[in-house]
Amino acid sequence: MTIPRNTRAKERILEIILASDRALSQSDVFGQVDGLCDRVTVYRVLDRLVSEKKIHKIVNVDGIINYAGCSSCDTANLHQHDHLHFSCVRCKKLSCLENHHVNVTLPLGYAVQELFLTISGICPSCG
Amino acid sequence: MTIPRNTRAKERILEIILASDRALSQSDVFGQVDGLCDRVTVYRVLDRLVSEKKIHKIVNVDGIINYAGCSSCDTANLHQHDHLHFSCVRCKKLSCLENHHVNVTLPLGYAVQELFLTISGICPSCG
DNA sequence: TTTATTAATGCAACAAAATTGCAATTAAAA
DNA sequence: TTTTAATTGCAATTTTGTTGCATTAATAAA
Repeated sequence: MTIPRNTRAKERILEIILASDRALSQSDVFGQVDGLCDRVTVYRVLDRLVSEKKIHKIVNVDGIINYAGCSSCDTANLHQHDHLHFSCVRCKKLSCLENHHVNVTLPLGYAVQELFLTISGICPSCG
Repeated sequence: MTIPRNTRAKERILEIILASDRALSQSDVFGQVDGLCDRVTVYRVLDRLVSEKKIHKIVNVDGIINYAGCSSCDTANLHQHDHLHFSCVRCKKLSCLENHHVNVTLPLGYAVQELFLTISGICPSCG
């Protein structure tokens, strides 16, 4: 167990993610840090922010991992991810639909751990 | 618009996927073609089979894209994917829960194209 | 404030995953 | 059988992600 530190890179990366209206990939984030830190550092900081539950991962429909700070998560200490995500095929925006939770009931014998729910299509801005 | 052809590689790869009880990644498939064709050909054939709607893509929780031919799809000419997928964290099996369809209603303005619904956890065989 | 501890970083090297161009091959129509 | 162009193999390249290690710097303790 290590004691986390607040570094310039970490603060900036969290800022970038929280300021964005969409989920960002590692390369999106790296494009925005503007030379503040190395590519590798972005990977490591993102991992750390996830394990500190400041942000969460969303796997997009193309398999690329994106990161977002949900408003429902960062205010409360509760960290919930059982909401839908929407991936626009036109503008490529990946966003959280935090009000849209999904109730799933599985057959007997399945133990649920995490939900990955993403819908692709055309978002309101592009439609 | 190109006219598709049936090649040995394509037939074999479709066979492999249909014979499997779980969704397979590109490298899973390549491991099974046993030198019949090149690695690159596997990528291209998988893409073609998807666009011909013979198989469908499932993004696993780790971001790795898997391919499966659902029994509900390959018999009918209707190609539906609005069912759940289950990804076992123990045996790594990714399977279709074809009887478990999900009804999602999105806010006005969203046009749904595809659903990517995967739940991770422990499957009955491992639980 | 200064010092000590160790978390975090940069860099280079590596590994894995996926894509592209192009000449050669081959399925299928004519 | 001949012709057409879809498909393939191979090499090269790009993209994505990881690892080791010496250096830097955040934070607690003196």
